[in-house]
Amino acid sequence: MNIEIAKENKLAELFGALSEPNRIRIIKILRDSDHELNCGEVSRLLQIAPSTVSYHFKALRQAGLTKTRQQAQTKYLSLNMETFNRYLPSFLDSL
Amino acid sequence: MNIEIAKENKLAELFGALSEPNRIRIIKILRDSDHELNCGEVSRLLQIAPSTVSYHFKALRQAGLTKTRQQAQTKYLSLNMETFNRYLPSFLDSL
DNA sequence: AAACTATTTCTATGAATATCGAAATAGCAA
DNA sequence: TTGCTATTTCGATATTCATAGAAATAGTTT
Repeated sequence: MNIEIAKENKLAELFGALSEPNRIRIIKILRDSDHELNCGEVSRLLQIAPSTVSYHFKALRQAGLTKTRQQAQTKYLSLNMETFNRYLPSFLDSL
Repeated sequence: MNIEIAKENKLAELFGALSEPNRIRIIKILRDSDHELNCGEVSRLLQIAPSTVSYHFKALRQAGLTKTRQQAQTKYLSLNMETFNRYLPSFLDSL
């Protein structure tokens, strides 16, 4: 019954980041893949424009759900497990 | 890696319904409360207009997260545990 | 330096959201 | 039936979102 404004706002932010099917797919691919993902690969896999993928990457990153490693011009995405463990434990299993 | 369009769309819909702080609060209050909630009570608790609460109730209901029981003019909201168990197991514990 | 590759930002657009107050709907009670 | 109470719908508005193409940014390779 007691209200924790900060936590509820953070959860709402996380769910907002997860409220788009392609972003769910990105998370799922990251969970199942044996390699990191870059923008171009996701663009080809999901058949959407690179600029749209970049937009989704940004949304996931800003919410704290993913991390980025840069190698040359390419940016590789991976899951930020701290966030999942802290706010959405066991969510990845139910995907 | 294999894509399940229907499931991902459903999850995105559920997360959309949970992407608003006041709706998270409604779910949380329902989880912790010993009684069902109606529109007026939530309006007073969260300090938002009854019409806005009604809008949020509808969003939660349409996503399948809650159920409604009507008694006279009053509609009582409760959690739809089937949906939580099926798509978001253990989510309520992490709230 | 010039050409190439990968990503991001910008611009534009159409769709969806959150909000409130007012009006409508519907049941209850005197 | 008239008034009271609870909720929903409607109308209006301001904001945010998802999308793509074009332009900009930045690293690579020759």
